Amino acid sequence: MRIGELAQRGHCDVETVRFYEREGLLDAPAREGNGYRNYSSDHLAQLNFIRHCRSLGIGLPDVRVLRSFQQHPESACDAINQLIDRQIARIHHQVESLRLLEQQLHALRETCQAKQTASACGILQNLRHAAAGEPCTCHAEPAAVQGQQG
Amino acid sequence: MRIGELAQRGHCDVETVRFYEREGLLDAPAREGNGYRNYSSDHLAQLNFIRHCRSLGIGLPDVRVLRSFQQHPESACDAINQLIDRQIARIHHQVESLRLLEQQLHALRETCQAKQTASACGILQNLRHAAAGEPCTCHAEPAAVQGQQG
DNA sequence: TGAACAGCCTGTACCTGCTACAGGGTCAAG
DNA sequence: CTTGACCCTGTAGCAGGTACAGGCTGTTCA
Repeated sequence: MRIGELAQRGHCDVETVRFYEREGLLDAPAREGNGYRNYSSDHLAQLNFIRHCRSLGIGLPDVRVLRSFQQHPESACDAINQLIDRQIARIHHQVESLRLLEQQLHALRETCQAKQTASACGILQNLRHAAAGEPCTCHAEPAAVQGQQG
Repeated sequence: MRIGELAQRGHCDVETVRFYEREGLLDAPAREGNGYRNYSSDHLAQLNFIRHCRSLGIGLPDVRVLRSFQQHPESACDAINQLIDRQIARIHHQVESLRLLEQQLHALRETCQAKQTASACGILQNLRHAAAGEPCTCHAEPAAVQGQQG
């Protein structure tokens, strides 16, 4: 199959396929007489593998590592487990940070409910105060965040 | 004050300050006779404002928008609220995606508990199956994810 | 015969939000 | 007179693609 079909079946962009080839993640395919790339079903499996890893947030260097494990089936899987564990820790940390961020944004948002002028807007006031080094609603202690509304 | 002091007081890198100036987020300061940048306390407030917004995950274009609101205090704050609401929605979506991702990684991780060879490793098997279009543990339905362990 | 159009090619620039140099100037202390 | 801290401009790099420019190929329709 040609690159367009591969991309479609792999649910990604043609440019992305070429990018993966350049990055050495996807084996370079045979070429037709006119120079067009000609892919086999194995290439589709490779692409699906990459996309699946990417959908799990695994970075390209780690995808490369996992591919190399596939090519050496006799090697110990210990490193695979560690790779996934690192990934889990990373994602967990991101989730925690973003949850905190969401709380902060909600606290900030609640300081302005009505339509008014920018100068009276609690959101801008908060941001201004924070810039001046004064305490702000959004970065208050979690307990204070809860009770900030009165 | 000079750029080093400003950066230190704003808890960021000297390069970052210059970057903000290039991007038009921070007003260009006066220059000393030798060409060194000379900042006022207003610049520090500007920098703090930017850093505070950034700590809330607000992108540079939106920081620019917020700054322009500060410069036009008579304008309606409606757009500010919408900006923050969009930000909340974006972060919320990210949190949800990452939580799902974390679940998927845990499900994947539980398919391999022991040290074995890569070919027998449940994690790699899962990834291979997914690449072949077969169902995988990690992207199973949430209910199935819970009960996958037995 | 030819014109339009989809699809492919290579190569390079762009995106975010910085970070990290290279290569050079300034200024105070020892 | 040298060392070292600080500053300057300009450019390249990171991840993971995305988006062209400029050109070739191959089919279809008139």
